Amino acid sequence: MTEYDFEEIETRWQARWAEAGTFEVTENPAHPKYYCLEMLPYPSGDIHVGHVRNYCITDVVARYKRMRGFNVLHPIGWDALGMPAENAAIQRGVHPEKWTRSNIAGMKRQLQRLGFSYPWSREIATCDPEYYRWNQWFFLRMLERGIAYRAKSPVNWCPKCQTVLANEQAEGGECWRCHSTVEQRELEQWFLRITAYQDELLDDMEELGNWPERVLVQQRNWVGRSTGAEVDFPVEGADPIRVFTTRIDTIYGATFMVLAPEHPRVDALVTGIPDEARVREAVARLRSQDRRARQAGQVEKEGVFTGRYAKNPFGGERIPIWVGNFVLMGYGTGAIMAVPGHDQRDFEFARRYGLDVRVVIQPEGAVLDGGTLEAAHAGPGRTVASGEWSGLDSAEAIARMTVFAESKGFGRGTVTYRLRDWLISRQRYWGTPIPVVYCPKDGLQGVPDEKLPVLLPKDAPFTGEGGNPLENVPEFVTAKCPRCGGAARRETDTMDTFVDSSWYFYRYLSPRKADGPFDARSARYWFPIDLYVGGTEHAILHLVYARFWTKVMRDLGLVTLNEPVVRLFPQGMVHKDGQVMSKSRGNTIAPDDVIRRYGADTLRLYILFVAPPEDALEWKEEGIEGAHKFVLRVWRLVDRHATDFASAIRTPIPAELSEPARALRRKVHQTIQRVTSDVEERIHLNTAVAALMELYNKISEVEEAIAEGPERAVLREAIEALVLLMSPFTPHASEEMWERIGRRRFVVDRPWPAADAAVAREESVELAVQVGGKVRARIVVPRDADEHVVRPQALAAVAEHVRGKEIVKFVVVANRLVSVVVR
RNA sequence: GCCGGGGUGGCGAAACUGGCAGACGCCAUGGGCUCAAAAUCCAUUGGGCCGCAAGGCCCGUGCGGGUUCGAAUCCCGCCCCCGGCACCA
Repeated sequence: MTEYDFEEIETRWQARWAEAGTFEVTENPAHPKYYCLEMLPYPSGDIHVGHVRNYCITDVVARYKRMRGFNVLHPIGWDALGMPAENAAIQRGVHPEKWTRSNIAGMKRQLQRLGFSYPWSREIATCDPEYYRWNQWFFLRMLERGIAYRAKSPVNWCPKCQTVLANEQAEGGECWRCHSTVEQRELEQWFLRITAYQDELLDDMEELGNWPERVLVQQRNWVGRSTGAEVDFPVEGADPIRVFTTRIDTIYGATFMVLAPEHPRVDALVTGIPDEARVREAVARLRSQDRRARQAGQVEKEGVFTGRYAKNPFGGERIPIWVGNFVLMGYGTGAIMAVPGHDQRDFEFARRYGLDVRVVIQPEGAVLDGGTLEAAHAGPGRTVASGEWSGLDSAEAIARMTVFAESKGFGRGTVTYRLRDWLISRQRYWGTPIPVVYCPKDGLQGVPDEKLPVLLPKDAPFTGEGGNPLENVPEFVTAKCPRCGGAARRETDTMDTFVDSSWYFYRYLSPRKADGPFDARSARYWFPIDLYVGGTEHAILHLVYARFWTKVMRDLGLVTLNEPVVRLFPQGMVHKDGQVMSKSRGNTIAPDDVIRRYGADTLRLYILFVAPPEDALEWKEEGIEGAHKFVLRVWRLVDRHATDFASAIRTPIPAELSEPARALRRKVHQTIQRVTSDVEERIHLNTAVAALMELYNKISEVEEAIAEGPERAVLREAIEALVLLMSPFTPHASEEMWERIGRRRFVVDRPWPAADAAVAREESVELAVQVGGKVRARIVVPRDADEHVVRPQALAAVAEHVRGKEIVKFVVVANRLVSVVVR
């Protein structure tokens, strides 16, 4: 027997594919295209089995589509800017670029060893100046259009590290690196106006029919569109205060008003009231409460009466104005009308401070009373005690009262969103420099296109203290004003790395293009992306940013698409010891060891077989032997027939076949159907692998019976089909086996086997016969036999169970079962 | 609290639109080959019971109800797990 030397076989075929440029593609209008994309990895140091899983899924689909005649683009690159590289510089004195490049080299070797079908000539790294110059170019276009802007905003600031931190880097209110308590600071920062697209981000979801609903739901919540009304409440002795409410129908139940402690009117309102000092102190205390805890509702509701009163614009009633910690300045208008009878938060606040609770909405079939209410009734009902608006259904009341407020000029229907503009400033070295300079004379100036890229200086002091290293590189900071030519200061903020990943999939189309971010004609050919596979954890951030970016590109006239991705497939995460596998958790498993012991084909097969691709997967190696044994078994099967198949001429399949030969052909064509639909429709690669195993089992069952004589052609058909069907999963072994049975040319260039539906169809079927819902017998009948044929046979088979009983009903489910109902 | 997804053998999992629950694989047990072991091949493998045997019976998809000739699948009410969002007015 020829030994299965996977190491030798795999590296040899990898070299042959590379030599032949097998996976290099160009636009070819003669073939339908398929853009198969995976989320590019951050070069943290090692490919781990979480990456492997992601890339195995796309590789199987890419190879399958290729065999189906598609021109397949399946590229890879590196999300190469970001904090870990800079931290390595701080902690170990390695330059971020050096660290990153060496990680990329190592991870690239790992990916190549797995045999993924990448066109390596299209590889990109976002830390390459020829990549990030286009980040800068996009930024300038956005600056011109007012999409990019500078504004003050409260941000997480670490006093020890002297830098702004992203939210996820300040978890629990502590700096992730030095564990100092993070402060809230008002700082001037760069933003992208994603809120200009908030409605489109929601409405264009109609084009995303092939995205999982749960991702769309998450995005919908993230945008958080909420329809309601703004209402101005007149204030005694001051200008009116505007509130936002989704429930204007409850306005007669408003017994007080609450302002956020940060509300700009608070200061003026409390000026001059009798116990001003005490109230100011209370407000200051509320303001200093931990913002995060306040937002999360983990702080008990607290407030203070301002001593001032407002007037309900509907009922005219006088209501006290409070300041409360549960009202947030970042949402709506930062002020609410409090309706304790119909809002749980207002209710809790009212009970604590003994404020009036009034019922103005009565639910169906109940009579609520404000004095005895134990919780707010937040649901719908009929308006009561609401003056001329009483007796209306909630929805109708909302509509009519909004119109009334508008007609009187004290309110209007409005929509609020939870989505905030995207803060892209980072006080970090290893990111894309924001291409602007500040001139004392001309102010903020964008760097002219022809001066791009604004390069990161090679050397900077990586001390981890004293803020952004770029600020301490005088040659970088010193700039010339593009307008007046005078001395100017260069912006030292760099961009959030989510910018890089928002459009990288366009760069793959023309990765070396020097006069633009990508080639528009290539984009017309390849876009939209047909399949995008990546971790569920990116359901919002990355995927919202990417959608936003494409819309901006469309408005810049660069593309004609609304949405870049037709089908999204979020693959389940790989866990280890109950936790998501990731470098930052330090629980990664690299594929190298498994490859050394079993080879890449076994690893690929195993990782796809062990669970459905969308499910979370706990990494264990217990079943890996099974996958390896399967490859070995097929290897030996091929080995037994290789010489013969390679030398003998191909004989046609005889017209008359024995039952075992017919059964095998049936199985072959059923397997083709099954694997095709599992890969194509549901991407259920685990059941596709199971089907391949079943086919092998069937072949080995009848192998001896048909190994000699003319029926050998059936065996040959079966083995060839098996090798071809396996090839997206175990490409190297398949190439090798294909060659050994005397077939020329790459398996990857072969057409996918075609299923013959007539052959696949069963000739006769076994039906279960139920009596009273229990299976009592089995009968064999011709396929699609109707009741005429089935009934006598079925009744004979269950004679002792129906004897002496009346047959009430006789159900035949074709090719499945028979159900006899007796009395 | 709200929104998603899910609970099926010792384990990973199958079961397309209500139609034979447990495909496929792991583990385990028994057997063949071997001086022996590894590898490999064959058989058994949800639980319980009856039978010398061929074979047969009962129970079983988180829990409790329901619809149906028939429910892992549909409906109602619970319990638990995972993911996301969260004083969002």
